[in-house]
Amino acid sequence: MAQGTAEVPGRARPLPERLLEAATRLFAENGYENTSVQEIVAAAGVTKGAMYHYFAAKDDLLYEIYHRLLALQTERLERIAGGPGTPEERLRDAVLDVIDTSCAHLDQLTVFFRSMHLLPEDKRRAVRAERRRYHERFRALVEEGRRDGTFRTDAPADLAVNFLFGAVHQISTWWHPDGALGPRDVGRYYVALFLDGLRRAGDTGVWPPSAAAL
Amino acid sequence: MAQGTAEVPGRARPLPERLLEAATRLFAENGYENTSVQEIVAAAGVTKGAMYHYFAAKDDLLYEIYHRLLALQTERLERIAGGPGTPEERLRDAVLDVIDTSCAHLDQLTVFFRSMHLLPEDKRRAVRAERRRYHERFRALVEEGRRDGTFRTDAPADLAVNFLFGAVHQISTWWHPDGALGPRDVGRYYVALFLDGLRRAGDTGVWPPSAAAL
Amino acid sequence: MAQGTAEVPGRARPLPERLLEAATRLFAENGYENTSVQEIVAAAGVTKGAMYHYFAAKDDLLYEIYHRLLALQTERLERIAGGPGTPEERLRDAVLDVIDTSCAHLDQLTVFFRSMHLLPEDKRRAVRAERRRYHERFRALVEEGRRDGTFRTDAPADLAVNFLFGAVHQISTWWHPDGALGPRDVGRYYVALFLDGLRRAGDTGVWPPSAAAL
Amino acid sequence: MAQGTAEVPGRARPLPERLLEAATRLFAENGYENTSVQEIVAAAGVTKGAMYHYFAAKDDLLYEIYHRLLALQTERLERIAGGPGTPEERLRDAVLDVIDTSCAHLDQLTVFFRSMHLLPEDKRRAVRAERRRYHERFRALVEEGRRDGTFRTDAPADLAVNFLFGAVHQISTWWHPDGALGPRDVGRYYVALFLDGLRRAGDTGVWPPSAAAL
DNA sequence: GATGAATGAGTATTCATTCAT
DNA sequence: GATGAATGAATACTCATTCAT
Repeated sequence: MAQGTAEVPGRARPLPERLLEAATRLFAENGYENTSVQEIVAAAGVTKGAMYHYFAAKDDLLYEIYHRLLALQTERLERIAGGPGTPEERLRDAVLDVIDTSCAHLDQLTVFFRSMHLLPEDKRRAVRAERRRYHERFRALVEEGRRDGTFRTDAPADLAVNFLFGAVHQISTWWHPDGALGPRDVGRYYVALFLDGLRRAGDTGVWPPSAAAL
Repeated sequence: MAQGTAEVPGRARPLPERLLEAATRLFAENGYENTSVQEIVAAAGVTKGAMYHYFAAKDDLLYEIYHRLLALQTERLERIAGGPGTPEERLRDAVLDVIDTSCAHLDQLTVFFRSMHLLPEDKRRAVRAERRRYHERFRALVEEGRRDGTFRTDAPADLAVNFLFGAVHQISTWWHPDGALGPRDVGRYYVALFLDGLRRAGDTGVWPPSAAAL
Repeated sequence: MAQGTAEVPGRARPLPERLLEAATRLFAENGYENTSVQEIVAAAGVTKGAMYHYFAAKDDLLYEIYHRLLALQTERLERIAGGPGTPEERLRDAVLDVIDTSCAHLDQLTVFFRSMHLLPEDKRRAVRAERRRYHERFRALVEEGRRDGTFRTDAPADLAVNFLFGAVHQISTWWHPDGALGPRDVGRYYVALFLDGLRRAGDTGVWPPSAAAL
Repeated sequence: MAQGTAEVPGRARPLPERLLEAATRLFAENGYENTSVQEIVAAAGVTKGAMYHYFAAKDDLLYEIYHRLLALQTERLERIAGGPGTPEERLRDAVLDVIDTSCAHLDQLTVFFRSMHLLPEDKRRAVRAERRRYHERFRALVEEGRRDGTFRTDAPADLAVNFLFGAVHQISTWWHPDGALGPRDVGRYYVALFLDGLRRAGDTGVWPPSAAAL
C-alpha cells in the first residue's frame, strides 16, 4: 500500500532486502567496523528496532551478505559444472561466470574478503563450510580435466584452484565498472592466463622442478 | 642474508620493534578493530604512555606494518629485477622471492589485505603510492619479456600482474608453515602456473571461446 | 479447601491466569527487570498483543501478583483472627497459616520482597496500603493478647509484628519444598520461638543488660 | 592537591569510595535496575570512563557493597563471639551489634536484600560463601548456649539463626533514623523477643509439638 | 622516558509499548 | 480478540587519546 518509500516503480522492496543493500554498500565503502548500525538503518530509512526485528545482530547482516553471494555462486557453478561440454569448456565457462558475478556483486566480494574474520566463530564456520563446498566443486572440475589428459598433473589441483580464486578475488581491488575493461574482457584474459597455465605443456625450458637451485 | 635486523643476541629488542611485533600478531589474530591499544602494550610488556612515545596513534602501527613489508618486498624486487638473466628468469626469481617473503611474513600479509581500508585517507594514499611503485616494477619486468618475445601480448601486462598478485595474496588465506608444502613448493607450482600461462603460446584450440558459449 | 481457583480439569486455564503464573515464575527466577515481556508471553504460549489486551503494562503483572497474594493472606488472617479461641491460640494459628501459605506461594513471596520497589509510585502506594491493613490486623491480635495478660507489654506490639514478619519473609530465602522440613515443621518451630519470646515472662536474669555491656 | 572536590574538610575521598557511596545511595533509593551508570558517575562528579577504570562492571559495585558490609559484620561478630562472657551474653551482644551496624548501614542492607539475585553467578556464589561463614559463626554461638543448657534444643539452631536474621533484615523496611526508636531501642526489644524465645522454657501450655492439630 | 588516572565520544543492543491490520 | 512489525528512548560498556606527575 505505502508505495511512497519505493525507489523503483512497482512494489516497495521488503525491509530486510533494503537493509542488506544499505549494509553492503556501507561496509564496502567504509569497512564493517567503521559502519555503525545507526548509519545502516538511516540509509535504509528505518529505526534500529526495525533492523533488530529482522537481524539478531550486526554480524547477521555480514553473514547474510556472504551467504547470499556464496549461494548464488555455488548454484551457478553447479549448473555449469554439471552441464555439457568437455571439462576444459566447462571450466572455462565457470571461470567466465564467476568473474561475471564477481563484477556484478563487487561490493559483496569486497566485504567478503575484508571482513570474514570478524564473524563470530560459529558463523565463520558456517561460511567456511559453504566456501569449501564451492572450492571442492571447482577442484573436481580441474581433476576431470586432468583425468582426460587436458590439464597438467604436476601441480596439485587444490593449489591451482587457490591460485585461480586469488586472482578472481583480487578483481575487487582494481576493477571498476566504469573502467575500460568490461567483465567479459577481464574474463577472457583471465581465462587465457589461467587455462594456458593449467594446460598440459611440453618442456618449456623454464620449468624443471628438478632445478637444484629451487 | 638479512641479518641486519637482528640485535645483539640475548639483548632485549628495541621497544618499537616489540610493539610492532605484538601489534602484527594481534591484528592478524583478532583484526585491527578488535585489538585494543591496551592489549598491544600488555603483549609488549609496557604501558600505554610508552607506546604513545613512539607511535602517535594506533593507526601508525598499522601504517608501519604495511610500510615495512612493502619496503622489504620492493627492495628485494628491485635487486632481482635489476640483476642479471633474461626477463623470464628474473620474473621467475621475483615470483619465487615474493612467495618466500610472503610466507615468512604471513601475519603482515594478512593484516595488509584485511585492514588497509581502515587507515585514514592520508596514510592510505601513502601506502597505495608505495604499492603502485612495487606493482610498476613488476609490470616493467613483464613488459621486458613481451618485448623480447617471451611473453604473450594478447593480455594487458597490468592485468597479468594483478592476476599474479591476487594469487600471491591469497596464499595468506590457505598456506600454513606447518603444512605439507613449504614456501619453495608453493613457489615452484605458482611459477609453473603463472609463467606457463603468461608465455606466448600457439593456438590451443580453446581460445577464443565460440561466441555461442558466451 | 481452596479449590475455587481450579478450572474444569483438562480445560485450558484462562489466559490472564496463565500469564500471571508464567510471570511469577520468571520474575522469581530471573528478577523483574531481567524478564522481558517477550519471555513471559512465550512462556504462556501467546503473543504480546494478547497480553496487552489483559494487562495495560508489565508492572500490572507485578502489581497483580502482590495484590493476589495479599488478598489471599488477608482473607485467611481475618478468618482466623475473627474466629474462636484465645488470642494466643488465634495468633498461633495465624502464624502457622501464614507460613503455610508462604511456602505454598514461595515464588510470589520472593517476587514481593525483591521487586516491590520497582512498582510505579501509585501502585506502590496501593500495595503498601493493603499491606498495612494486613499488618494492623496482626497487631490487633497481639494487642488482644496483651490486654488479656498473655503477652508481654515491654515491647511495642508493632515491633513484635515486624519481628515476626521479617522471620516469615526470610523463609523464601532458605526454605525449599524438597528439603527435610515441611511447612508445618517450620511453622511449629517458628511458633515456638515467636510465642515464647512474646509471652509475658518473669525476670530471666539476662534482661535488662547491664549498662556497662552496652 | 586539588582539594576542591572534597566535601569533608581534610582530604578528598578517593574516587572508588565516592563511587560506592553514590551507588549505594542510588541503589537504595531507586533500585539497582533503575539506576543507570550515568546517574552514579554524575552523582560522584566524574565520567563513566573513570568508573570503569576502577570497577569492571556495574555489578562490581553491587558486589563491593555486599562484600564490605559482610566483611564488617563478620569481623565484628568474630570479635564479640570470641570474646569473654557466657554464650548468652555474647549472643545478646552480637544481636545488639548487628542491629547497630544494620541501622548504621541501612542503605547497604536494603540493597543487599533486594538485589543480591542480580549478581552474576560467580559473584553471587562468592557472596553466599561469605554469608554462610557469618551464619555459621552465629549458629556456633547458639549451639554453645544449647550445650551449656541455656538455650532450648527443641528447634534446630540453624532455623533459629534464620529466624533471627529475617527479623534483623526486616529492619531496613520499617526503621528510620529519624523515628522514635534508636538502634539501641530496637536492639533491646529484639534481644528480648529473640532470647526469651530461644531460652529453655518449661511447658508453656502452647507448645507441645505433639499436638495432633499441627 | 614512562606512568596511569581520567576523558568523552561512540557502540551494539534491549525492550516496553503502539497500532494498522 | 489477536498479530507482529516498527518505534524510540535508554543502557552498559569500550577505547584511543591526553596530561599531570
